[in-house]
Order: sequence, then structure tokens, then C-alpha cells
Amino acid sequence: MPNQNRRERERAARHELIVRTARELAETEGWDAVTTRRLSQRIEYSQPVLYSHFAGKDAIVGAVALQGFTELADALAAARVGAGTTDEAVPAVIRAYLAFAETNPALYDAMFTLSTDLPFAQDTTPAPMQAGFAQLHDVFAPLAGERDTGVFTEVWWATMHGLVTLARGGRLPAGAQEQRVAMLVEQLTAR
Amino acid sequence: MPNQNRRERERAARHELIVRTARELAETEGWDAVTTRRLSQRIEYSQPVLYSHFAGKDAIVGAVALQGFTELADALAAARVGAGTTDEAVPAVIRAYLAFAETNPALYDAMFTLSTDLPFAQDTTPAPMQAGFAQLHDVFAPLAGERDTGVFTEVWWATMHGLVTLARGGRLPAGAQEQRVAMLVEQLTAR
DNA sequence: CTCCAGATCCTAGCAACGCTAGATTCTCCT
DNA sequence: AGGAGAATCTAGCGTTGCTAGGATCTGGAG
Repeated sequence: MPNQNRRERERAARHELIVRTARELAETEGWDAVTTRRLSQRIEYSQPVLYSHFAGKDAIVGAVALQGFTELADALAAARVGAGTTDEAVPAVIRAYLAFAETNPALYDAMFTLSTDLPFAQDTTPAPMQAGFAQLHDVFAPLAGERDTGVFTEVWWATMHGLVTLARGGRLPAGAQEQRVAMLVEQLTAR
Repeated sequence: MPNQNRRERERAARHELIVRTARELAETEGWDAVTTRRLSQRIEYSQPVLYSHFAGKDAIVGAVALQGFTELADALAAARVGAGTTDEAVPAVIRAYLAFAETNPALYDAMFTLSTDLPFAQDTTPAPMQAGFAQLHDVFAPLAGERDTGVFTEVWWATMHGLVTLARGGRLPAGAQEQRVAMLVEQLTAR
């Protein structure tokens, strides 16, 4: 029964099509526009097909988020190796993180605001999510001094995350983000 | 026509009732449970009454958020004057901020996650919102050194906000929040 | 006291949402 | 060629935010 293989391939392709379409729709029109009806219409299948691939809309958002974690980890890793010295790695990674959030706002929302049931910081945490934090940890840890490197990383991660979420929605004055990033870098590297 | 006064008083009372009920419902069962039907049922009026007071559900959330900003500003001010020395004011205000977010999670969500159309950081920004930031600014500014006090405050505000939002939803390991707060305080006051 | 205008409030309904049961069509092996 | 099982769709349920239209109440004028 070699057809079984083709079936599985087609299924996987459609699975990926759903995730990709949901992401595109979210990035262009916002997550509010990502309804099961519009999504099913875009992939040219009926609604129930979505539910044969995912438990529900939340699961679709989660799949998009997981994709985001992979890309974020890759982006941070690339920034790290792209930096010449170790000193340059810190600002490079910080800027890469903030650039990622700014370039993919809907994706970032899926990762940190929308999807509520992703297992963070546990043994069952998916590899991509652990990888992203690991990148930050490796870069920030040398600056921790005598302090716990994990907690240290978490605090500065929180700063970056806070800057991202506050800047979005105009919670912070527009235009001054570069100043804030510069201060964040300086605050973190000084000492 | 003295009845007009009574009318206006009753209207204001009902306005306040709506906001209070929405907040209670959100705090006990989450914002998902705050539907216009349940809300109207709780205040013992029909749905359209809500729309004679507010433009829509978003406006109700916004009203709750505004209440939150007032209370947050008060809480920060109280922590500030409650602290003995100026040095003690910084950790006191930080802890007050985080305690506020932890005690009123739904309220905090309304302020910083849900309500999207509140005018932050503008001339039209409501007084309570400016007051909250002003409290932080006054406490953090002395630590800024040569740096811009506004940007300095924004960065550390972002750290607090990031810790709040990441801790919520289990993005950060549970139980270690106190460690992170301690490190935040130390990082901010050292130097 | 009566009557009518205007304010006040509710019933009923619309379109869109996430999701699912049941019928229908297609696929493939015997 | 036929039938089992997979694949897919149509149609619909209950719920959402919101609103049009009619009913009810209020209060001053005749």
C-alpha cells in the first residue's frame, strides 16, 4: 500500500498549508481576521478539515507560535555567530530579538500573548522554545557575575519582552525605541 | 426641573455599576466570561442599556482599565511615602507595582493587554495614566545618573511589565519570582 | 384629571463566531 | 464490479457583539 505514503505526505502538506495561511492572514490583517471560516476559505477546504488536523483554533495558533520559536532561536543564533567578539554578541542578540518582534508582530503575539497552553519552562517544553532561551542564556550568563545566570537571563529577557509589548500599542512614546535599546545594552554590558 | 438631577445621578450610578460589575466578573471568572449578556443580566438590565452608556464592550474594558490606572498610581504613591528613606522607596515601589499586578490580574490585563485604544504617552493621555508613570519617574530618576530620566524609567518599567506578563501564563519558572524581583532591585539600586 | 411628547427600556433579531453531527462523495482492494 | 472505509462537505447548534423597532413609563400642558 504505497498510496499510504502519498496520503501522509499530502496530509502533512495541508497541515503546513493551514499553519502558513493562518500566519500570513494574521500578519497582514491581524489575528482577529483569522477565523475558521476565512481560514478554510483560503485553503480551499471546508471548516471541518481544519478540525481533522487541529483540536481547535487555539491549536492552530499554537502551531504558528511553535514555528515562531524555531525562527526566533535561529535568528538569535545567527546574530550570535555573526557578531565578531563576545562583547558584540550581547547587543547583536538584543537587537535581533527586538527586530524579530518588530518584523513579525503577529507571530510574536501568537508566541507570548495569544497561545496560553504552551508548556513553558518545563521538562515537556518543546525543543525550539528551550533553544531560544538557551541562546539568551549563553549570551547573557557571562555578565551575571556572582548571580544566578538563569534568573539573570530571565530578568533581562523580561526587559526585552516588556519593551516589545509596551512599544506595541503605543504604550511608550513612539520613535524613542532606539534610545531605550541603547540604554538597555549599556545597562547590561556596563560593569 | 430638579428631577433632571436625580436622573443624572441615577445614570452615573448605573454607569459605575456596569464598570464595577464588569471588573468583578473579570476578576472572578476571567475576561472571557465578561459577555454583554452576562453583564446585562448581572446588573439586571437588558443589553441595550449597556450601549446607552458605552460605545461597545471595548469601551467598558477601557473604563475598567482607567479605574486600574488610578488605583495603580495611588498604590505606587502610597508605597513611596510609606518608605522611610529614599533608598527604600525604590524597592517599595517596585514591589508595590508587582503586587498590584498579581493581586488584580484581570485589571492589569485590561490596562495593558486588552484595551488597545487608550491614548498612552500623548497630550490627551488621561491624568491617572500620566500619574502612574510620574510616580515611577520620580522614584527612578535619581538613579539615572547622566542618562535621560524618561528613557531610564521606561526601560525599568518595561522590566517590571515583562516580569509580570511572562510570569503570568507560566512563561517563567514558577516560584522564583521573588528571586527575580530581588535581582531587579539590586540591579537598579547598585552603582 | 387627561393627554400627549419624549425619555427610557426591552424584545427580537442580524451577522459572525468556534465547533460538530450526519450525509455524501471518493478511493482503493478484493 | 462491488463494497468497506477514508475523506470531505453541507447544514446546523449555541454563543458572541450589537442594533432596530416597539412597548412602557414619566412629567408637564391644557
